[in-house]
Amino acid sequence: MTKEIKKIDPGQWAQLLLHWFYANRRDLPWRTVPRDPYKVWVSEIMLQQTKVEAVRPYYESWMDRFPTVQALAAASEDDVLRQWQGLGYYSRARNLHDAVCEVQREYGGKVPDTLAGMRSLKGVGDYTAGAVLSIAYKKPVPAVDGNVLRIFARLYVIEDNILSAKVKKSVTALAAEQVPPDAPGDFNEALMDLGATVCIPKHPRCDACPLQKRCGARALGKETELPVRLTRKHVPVEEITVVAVAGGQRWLLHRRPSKGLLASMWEFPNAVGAGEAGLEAVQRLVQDLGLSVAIDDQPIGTLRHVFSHKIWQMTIYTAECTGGTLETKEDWQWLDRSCYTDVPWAGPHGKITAMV
DNA sequence: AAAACGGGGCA
DNA sequence: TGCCCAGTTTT
Repeated sequence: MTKEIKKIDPGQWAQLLLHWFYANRRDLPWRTVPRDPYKVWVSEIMLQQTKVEAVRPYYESWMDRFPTVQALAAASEDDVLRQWQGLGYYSRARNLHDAVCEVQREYGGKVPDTLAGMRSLKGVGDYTAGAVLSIAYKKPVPAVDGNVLRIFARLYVIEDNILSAKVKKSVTALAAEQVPPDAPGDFNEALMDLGATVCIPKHPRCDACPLQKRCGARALGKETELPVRLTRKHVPVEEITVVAVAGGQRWLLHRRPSKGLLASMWEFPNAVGAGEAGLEAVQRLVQDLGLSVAIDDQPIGTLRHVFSHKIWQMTIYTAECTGGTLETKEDWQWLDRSCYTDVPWAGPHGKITAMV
């Protein structure tokens, strides 16, 4: 008897999963009947690295504002960023806008129904292309995301780091073997739901799992040890000095560069550094604009903002503009206090409006 | 292969 | 605090 192999190979299990899905699937706003490729696409982009409950209100508001490819293609980038404000990973919004404009221009407004066509769009990787193709167009392709990697690592007892390219490749091959040709979208969504509600990271609810009898990790009592993930490195802390410069009823604002962290979003004048050095750096920044300012000695508060790869430790000061004229520049502006919702704020800078 | 890129929820 | 989440792009 080849007991070892039998334990690790769960065989064909797609039907078991589908039966569970049809009785337990979540009711989500983008799961319309029939499925709209644009809505599936937008939801998949919003859901990248983001929980369903965080996405829901953004998705609803987005569809009110940009219900179709045509509506989104006609919008300005600032409009798009404002709608995305607070959801994070802002390149997703810019890429989606770019990609939708291309679909409007090059595909007559119809979302591509081929893997190559989808994959060529900005912000669409292997996962999103597979999800849109299978869910909206019923193409029998896999869609491998974090949920699928976790589920497969347990089902097939994969002990390697699931974030490696090697594991992603082998899981993609295993998933492709399981995709039922008559219900590929249901299969892929079933994996999402199973991963989100049953085969969860910390303490999987194996008693509720339709695949418990097929699961290698379960059989070996290793369900809480898998999957293996790469440990994160230490994240550096960056000291930031922020100065809210008031000119009458207006604030002086700077637009961040078009590439990099919080690209193209608006912030209060600031510089890297703490204490005297930080204040002098901001003072120079403002002087170079042709303005003179009087900065208050005592900070009005501090703010700690955690990104996935760095931390901003911010100290906030207030200041009054005492003279000079702002040179005409694209990336600087005076904004009336009553208009603070009119700009896309660079992360924590939006919170500073409440402090000053 | 590793880093960059947000933000919120939970133990 | 540290981990995790329906990833993609850049280095």
